[in-house]
Amino acid sequence: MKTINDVAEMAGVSVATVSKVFNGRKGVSEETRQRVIRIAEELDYFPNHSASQLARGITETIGVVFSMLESKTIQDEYLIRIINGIFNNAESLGYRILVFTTNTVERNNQNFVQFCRSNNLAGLIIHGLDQDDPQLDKLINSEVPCVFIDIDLSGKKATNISVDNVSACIEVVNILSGLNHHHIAFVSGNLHSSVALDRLEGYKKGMNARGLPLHVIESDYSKANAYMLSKNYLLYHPEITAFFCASDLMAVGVMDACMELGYRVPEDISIIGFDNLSFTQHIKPQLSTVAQNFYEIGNQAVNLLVDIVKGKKVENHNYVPYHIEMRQSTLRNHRT
Amino acid sequence: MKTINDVAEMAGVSVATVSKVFNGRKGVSEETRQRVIRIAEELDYFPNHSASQLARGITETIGVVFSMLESKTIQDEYLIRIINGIFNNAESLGYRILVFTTNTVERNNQNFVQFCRSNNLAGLIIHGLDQDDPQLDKLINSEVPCVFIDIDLSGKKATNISVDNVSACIEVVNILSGLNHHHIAFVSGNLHSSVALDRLEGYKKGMNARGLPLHVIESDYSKANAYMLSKNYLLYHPEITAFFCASDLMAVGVMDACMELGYRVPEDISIIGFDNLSFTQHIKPQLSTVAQNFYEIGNQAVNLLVDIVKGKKVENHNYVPYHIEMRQSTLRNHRT
DNA sequence: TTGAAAGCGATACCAC
DNA sequence: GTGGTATCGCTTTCAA
Repeated sequence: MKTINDVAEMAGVSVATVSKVFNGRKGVSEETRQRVIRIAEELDYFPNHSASQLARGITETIGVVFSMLESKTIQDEYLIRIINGIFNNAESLGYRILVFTTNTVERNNQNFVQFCRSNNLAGLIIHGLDQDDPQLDKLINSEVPCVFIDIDLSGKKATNISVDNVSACIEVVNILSGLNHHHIAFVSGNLHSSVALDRLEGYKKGMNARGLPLHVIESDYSKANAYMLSKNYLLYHPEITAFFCASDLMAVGVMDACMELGYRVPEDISIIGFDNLSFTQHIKPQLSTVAQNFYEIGNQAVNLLVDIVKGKKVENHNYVPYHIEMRQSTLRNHRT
Repeated sequence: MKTINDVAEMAGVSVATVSKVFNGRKGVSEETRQRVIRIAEELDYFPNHSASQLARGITETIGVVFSMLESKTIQDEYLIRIINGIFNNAESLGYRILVFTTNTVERNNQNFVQFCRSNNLAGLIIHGLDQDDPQLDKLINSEVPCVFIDIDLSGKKATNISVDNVSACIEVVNILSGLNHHHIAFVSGNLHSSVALDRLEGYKKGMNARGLPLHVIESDYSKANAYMLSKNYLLYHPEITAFFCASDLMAVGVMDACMELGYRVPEDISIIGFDNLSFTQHIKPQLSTVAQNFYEIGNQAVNLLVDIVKGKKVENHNYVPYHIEMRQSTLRNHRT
């Protein structure tokens, strides 16, 4: 394992010069530059990351905290798509990615702030924690740059990013309403997260704006509960002609429920989900859904974080575009 | 930002002592231990990771290389499940996870070996690279500990882990054959990876062992191609009563093809997939499939890597259990 | 049990 | 342009 000293010695220059070369600093003649580079190559030398990090005090490592990773049964593809977005952008900006869960932090009896410092992180991207997690309080009041994904929190060095859930849901209601649906039921996720709340709010706003009656079914993102609750609701509310579900998974449950009660989808009942997970294209009928651009969320999260790190001012809320993917599970309503 | 010096000073001891306390070394009186800990807490001190890494030369960071992350369109949930497994185990063993793609390495004009060194990595877990990637050659002959997932490579400090694809496929054939299927077609993935090759081999072995005729359809893991190729094959080979697909996604394509040709699944034709992605439970009929335990693969990969790091001898091939999930897409054959 | 001091490898200021 | 050197924060050896 060669060090900067070896290179300096071999090249007949000082370590200072070698350092300059490797950091693209000027003040080195082209001739010595070339020589240093050649020698370094010969010696198979590469700078030691820890050392340089220590020396300059700053760092180009981003910590990514995904609370979901604690569970042993993640199945959600969207996480990998967010990571994918984070990763690609971070890489092109020259940042490295260190992955954590809240466990990592807690097991060291640290809080996020301490953790960040002791790991020399430039900042944090956080996903999946509850809005009211006490951990987050200290964080948003600290000097640690951080970006929340799908968590409605911000602070002087903290901001958040997500799809504009409210708008998306209003738009869905409008579309459904435009398809002559008046009794549109909304199947919500569990209402602990801002995301679930926002979607419900969007639905309500949309319905109210059109003077349509509210049908809210409070579920919990699970297929099983969406199935049961919607089935039950439908039994007592045969006037429902459309279900708008806060997740694709629940939409499948609802679809099962409808079919089991003898309704045809989409002829009798329309269904629309949220997320556009890839399986929505594999089921029959193919599910209409709100397409979140998870990749873009991850991608932008990095941009925001880097902006914060560099002292730029960023918005308190940041939205990534969505689009509504109309597929086979929605149709114009003909019931009266 | 407090340092070890601040703590030492405040506690009236030397930095050496503080260091010992924080590293659980003995040779410190219980009294001073307590005092140091108390002071550290008061000062909100936590050791600087870079510094300690530099000082001791070694590291407890594992590099995870997922070539897939380069693409912008990952949708596969299995990746996150592998990461999940890696992550949870790494965390409980006190390792950190740094994520990379081959891009990261190349953009620095480095090879894996250099990269590992300059980042002070304990070792590498690698997934998704082609068997014959020239990068890997240097790696398996180096001193860098590494574990390959689904790549059939090993070396003095390198090993691999996967499901036993050959056995799994033989077993599937046996099951299908036991259900009175004799004309079983196999839809392969593209045959560049050892995984695809192994699955094909298992199919062939299984069929040969029972004296059954081979029906191989060489596809590429995509739904579209599986659909087209199987449809075409079925047109000319109406004797086929079962399709065994090397991935769940292809199985969906095949299912579409069958239905479009007027066959019922599973009454006329049985279909079985591979991977047990979660959507297989949402389609109708629910897809029978070989369930890979992705979480366990990631989990074991870490165990293996740590064993290698610690100098323990490990097997050249390591297998994680699979099981065959029989659902609605398979049935006993009654055609003659 | 404690601590002085020599690193670990790289950076950056400042003098030449 | 070049290089000497203090410094970053921590570990570890060895003497006291």
